[in-house]
Amino acid sequence: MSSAASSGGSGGPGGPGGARKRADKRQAILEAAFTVFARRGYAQACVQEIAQEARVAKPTVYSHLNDKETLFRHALEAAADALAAENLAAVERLRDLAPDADLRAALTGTADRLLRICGSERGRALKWLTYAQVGTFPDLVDAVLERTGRRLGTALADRLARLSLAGRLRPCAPEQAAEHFLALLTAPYEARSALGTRPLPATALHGLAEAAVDTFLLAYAA
Amino acid sequence: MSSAASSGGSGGPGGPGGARKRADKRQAILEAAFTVFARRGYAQACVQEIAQEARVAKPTVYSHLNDKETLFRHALEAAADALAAENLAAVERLRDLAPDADLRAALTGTADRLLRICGSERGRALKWLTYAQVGTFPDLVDAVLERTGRRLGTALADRLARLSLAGRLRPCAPEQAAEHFLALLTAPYEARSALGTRPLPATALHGLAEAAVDTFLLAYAA
DNA sequence: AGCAAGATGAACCCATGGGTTCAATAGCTA
DNA sequence: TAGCTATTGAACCCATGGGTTCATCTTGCT
Repeated sequence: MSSAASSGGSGGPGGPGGARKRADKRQAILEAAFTVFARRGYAQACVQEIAQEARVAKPTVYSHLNDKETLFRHALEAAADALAAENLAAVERLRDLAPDADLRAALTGTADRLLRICGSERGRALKWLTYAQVGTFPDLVDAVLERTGRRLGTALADRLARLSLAGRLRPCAPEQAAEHFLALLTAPYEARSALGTRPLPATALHGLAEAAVDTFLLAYAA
Repeated sequence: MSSAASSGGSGGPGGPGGARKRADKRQAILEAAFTVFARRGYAQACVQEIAQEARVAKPTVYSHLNDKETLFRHALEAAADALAAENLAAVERLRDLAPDADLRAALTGTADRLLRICGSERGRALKWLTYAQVGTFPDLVDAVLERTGRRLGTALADRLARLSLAGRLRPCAPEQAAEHFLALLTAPYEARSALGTRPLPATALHGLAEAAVDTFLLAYAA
């Protein structure tokens, strides 16, 4: 199940099998890199271990990604893309809300999902790794934040603008409302979970989501 | 030339001068350690550079602190203590607020100070270093968070409880109010400043403080 | 003056790990 | 079958840096 049997039908017509397998390896290497970086941190992670994790030889790693730093950047950006997709999906649930639907319940549902993503294995690892290298690769912080932070903020602002226009929220600056919604949600989570080091039970997460929505609605409800 | 003239009045009566100088060196080492760790990160910082920064020989460093990890822990805890003192001072300004004083102005003043501390050289460095080692030294995260996070939260909760009792805020759970106040303040700062990598002008900081207080008062004013 | 405790710098030992080289091999294409 | 390309494993080079040792000062105390 490692890599040989992965591409399904062997030598499917229409595409060069060699290139396909090569792309698969690159993918495996990036995933393995993220796993190992998450486990050890940037400096402590050795390329050898990444190669093992990807079931690949060390020179193969260097043939795909030039050096450790490139490996790190690509691995983190890929992880950020995956997280961003999950975040956006959670926010999109606020689209097409029926006029008589329960706004509080909808917001709480979205909040709950965002919190779960934030506390997921990948979410925590990405945050740690990004913060950790903020001094050495400041531009990487920007790339990751663009994907996970800014995109999420504007998508949520879009939804809140519609809700405001529909009279379900008071007139407000949607960017700021989104910023405050996310703040009320994530900052208490960071504090309670000790930056993600201490796992919170699902009930605690739900409590945080409800508290955030409560306060948000006190400030922003119509 | 370096250390001989450091202790000010030479041989002040009442204390053993030797021990005093030794304590001074320890202090210098810890400060230098924080400076260098902040500059390079934990793994990239070498003890040699810390020794140079402290104007001390490498074996002297090891004679005071057993190894690099101990050095790191003590340096960070000292920095956290210093930050905690500043934070508490900012919150204490809410004590003894005159019954007819401008609550919004008082909260904004405190918010402004907290934001400045959070964005200070020391504040940013401490946050980066703590986050960076969250995987390797999880208990250190706890020690730092206890000093900067928890203490600040309860101190602010104390003040808000009094304000609530005095009828200036609506009845509420003070811990949660404090949590939300700090969330509205710091999370937007983190987002806007890209985790502290991009400096915000004082006017932007003030704007964040005012926005946070606005929303907070919408939800928590009497 | 003479002693004890630090402090010093330089050299040293050694583990880790990034990055490369190379000969051997597996797998696909023609 | 011939040939090309990607892969492999193992050994290798070399820089970095944690931690120690030691002989030599410096300094304060008596």
